[in-house]
Amino acid sequence: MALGALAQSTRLEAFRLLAAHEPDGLPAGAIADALAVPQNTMSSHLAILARAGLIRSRRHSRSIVYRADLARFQQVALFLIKDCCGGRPELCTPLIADLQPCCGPKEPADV
Amino acid sequence: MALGALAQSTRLEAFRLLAAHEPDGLPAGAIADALAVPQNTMSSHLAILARAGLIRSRRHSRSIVYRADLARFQQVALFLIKDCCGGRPELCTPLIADLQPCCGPKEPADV
DNA sequence: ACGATATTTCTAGGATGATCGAAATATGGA
DNA sequence: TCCATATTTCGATCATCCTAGAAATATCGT
Repeated sequence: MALGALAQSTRLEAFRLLAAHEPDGLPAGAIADALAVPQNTMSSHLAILARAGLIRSRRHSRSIVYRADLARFQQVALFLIKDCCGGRPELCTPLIADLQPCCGPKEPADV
Repeated sequence: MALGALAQSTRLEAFRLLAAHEPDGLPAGAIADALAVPQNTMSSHLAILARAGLIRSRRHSRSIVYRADLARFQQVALFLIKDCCGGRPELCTPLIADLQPCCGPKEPADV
């Protein structure tokens, strides 16, 4: 399950890091370095995230550069929300309202 | 972690069931029955969901009625989305767009 | 007080997961 | 070809999780 892939602190942080580094991506070693985790340990986590479809890898000479698949992430988040709100718009509406200040297309609405 | 509580099929289904039965809730036995899981097994899962703050329980004579805490769920979903989209509105905007048809405050917008 | 119902807690076995040292694989430069 | 770099795969250990049988707790009706 894709949710399970994100339900682990090291992996969630790795995904966050990759999301923040879109669209350039980050090589495996840099990720392990940034999170202070051994490379082989991080490699396992990256493999799990990749198997869940949340990240992709492409070789770039000696390094393997990972990138977050944001479309897939949106899909997972949507599944979670829609699945749990099933048929009850009034339960999800405040969620959208809270999302607007962060990601709204128009007004920044800070403070 | 609250995400971990939902990253398990039986628990996710239990939460879905409770969300669908808002605001009445459902007694523990009915949940176990609906998902074809032994009562003690379900009890463990419910305890985990409760510890994560995603559900609440109240005794109702002989039964213990569980209810989904939708505010908490919204909080978790928001955390996940905001955390991963950190500072990148353009990544979350399509998420809102996809959410509108399901939970939009105004137009039903079906088909 | 007693028995029946509803649920939890205790306990344990089996499965899965996280971590990491060591070895293996792939790439590029001399 | 040989060595250095970057990453993965293998193997093992330790912890955690899922599951469910059995016993314990709480509530109600009589």
